Amino acid sequence: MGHGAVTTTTTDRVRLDADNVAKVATTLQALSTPSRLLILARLREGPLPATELAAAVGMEQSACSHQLRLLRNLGLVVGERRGRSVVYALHDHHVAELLDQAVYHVEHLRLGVSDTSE
Amino acid sequence: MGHGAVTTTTTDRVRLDADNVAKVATTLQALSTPSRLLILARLREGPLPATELAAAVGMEQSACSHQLRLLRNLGLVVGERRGRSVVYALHDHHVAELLDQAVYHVEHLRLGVSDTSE
DNA sequence: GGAACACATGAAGACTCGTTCATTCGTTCA
DNA sequence: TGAACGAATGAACGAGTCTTCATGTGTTCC
Repeated sequence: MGHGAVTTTTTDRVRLDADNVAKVATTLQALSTPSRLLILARLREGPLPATELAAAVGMEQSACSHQLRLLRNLGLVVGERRGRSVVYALHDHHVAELLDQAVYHVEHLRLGVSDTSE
Repeated sequence: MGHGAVTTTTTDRVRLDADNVAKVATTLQALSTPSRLLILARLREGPLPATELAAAVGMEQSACSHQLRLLRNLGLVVGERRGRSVVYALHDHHVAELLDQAVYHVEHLRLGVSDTSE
């Protein structure tokens, strides 16, 4: 599919057009909930069957399966059938790095979040 | 303040504990919507008064202000009063890099998902 | 075949979120 | 002071999300 116009600004840093912004937002939304974040963080340490994964992150099987389907549809994780189990894993290193970078920068953002004036 | 269970070990891999997972999720949630993503992307190119910012991203003044407050409470942006205007800007380079990394990896993620006819 | 296990799916509920509308607060200038 | 501009706030509605419950699909072993 043709991406078409990509704004060539003075700097080639962030290229967020109306086309990309929805995609980026949708993908980042997959990392914006504790349950999915824990799932991805666990899978980052290595592949795991769905049941063990659910137990590892402290979720019910059904709830975990729902989130797994969401992550699968976004292309973040893949599931391969091994007997009666389905072993899940991160799709590629980009997912792992996206996780790392996000966690790293967020951790270093711990500044003045405490703003009691609301 | 320092309730830091966040310990980067010898490896460069950042771990997700139960403590910081909520914080990471909350912060990433600020990047998971097109409106806020556009706001941050615009601010990344330089500071901007609230009204101009709202116009630049095609939002109403009120809606933009609401999101601005959210981003401010998270420590992602700062607003400084200049006369009758309030000039907004990214808080620091970590926000900019978080944006860059997120966009970069997300862009490279979707490439492997669609079929080979690209 | 039937039972047991592993996972997926659908529906319903409570909950959160983002926007709009109307109003208020703060600042500048005549 | 009063008018005009810029920005923030609160309430409320519609929409989306995550979980739980119950059920369905697929696989292995007896």
